Amino acid sequence: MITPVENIPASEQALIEKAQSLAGLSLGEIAQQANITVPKNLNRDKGWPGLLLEYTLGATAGSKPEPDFPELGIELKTIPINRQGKPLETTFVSVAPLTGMVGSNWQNSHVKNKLSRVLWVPIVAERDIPIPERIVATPFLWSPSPEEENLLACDWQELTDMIVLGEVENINGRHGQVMQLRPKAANSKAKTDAFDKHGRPFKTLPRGFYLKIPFTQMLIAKHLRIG
DNA sequence: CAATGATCATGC
DNA sequence: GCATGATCATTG
Repeated sequence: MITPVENIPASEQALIEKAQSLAGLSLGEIAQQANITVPKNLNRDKGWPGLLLEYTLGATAGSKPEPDFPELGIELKTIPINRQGKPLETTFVSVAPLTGMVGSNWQNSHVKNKLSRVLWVPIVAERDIPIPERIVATPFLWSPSPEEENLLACDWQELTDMIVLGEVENINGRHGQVMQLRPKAANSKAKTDAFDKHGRPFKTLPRGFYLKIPFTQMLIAKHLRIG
């Protein structure tokens, strides 16, 4: 497995330069330099690309509830894309609290905090490309523009309102313009506390906020280098 | 064939 | 169970 090491970037500039120096490299090359074995498939190693990049860029590995680069306030996210730069998957943001949100708002939400500064590392990762041959595209640092934040805040409010009204089980992946609420659990038997529409507590599947593909696709398009 | 709902590994 | 890292795979 992948374990942390002490090559923590000293500055935002150093981090970005290090990340961009990886552009064009394959996961196999990066893994080799790190002395890490590449899995044959990701069935049982779904988080492997993320962990590899965390390790390579000097992020703090593990399950700490902090940004990947605490000193810099930057979150690292790898995102699989096709050769045209379109994301192949939605992007997990954070688990959705289903209780105790009285008084919570967009400004103090985990979602806003998580997405305040993100170092995106796109990886050309079409399914027919073997893992070691998948190529890192151009990493870029992003913070939401006012327009982007408005979209996120709107969706956060809509989904949070439904949760507060006890309608969490009526929420599906179609809700939200750019951000959706979907299961986030080990399996469908996992349960967490929530409230129904009568205000009665009950157990339900844990959910997470995910960025929809058109949204992340737009971010990548905005940062495309033409050359 | 894209998207929604389900799932996998790890640490504490 | 929850928080970290995500992708799988069935379905509409």
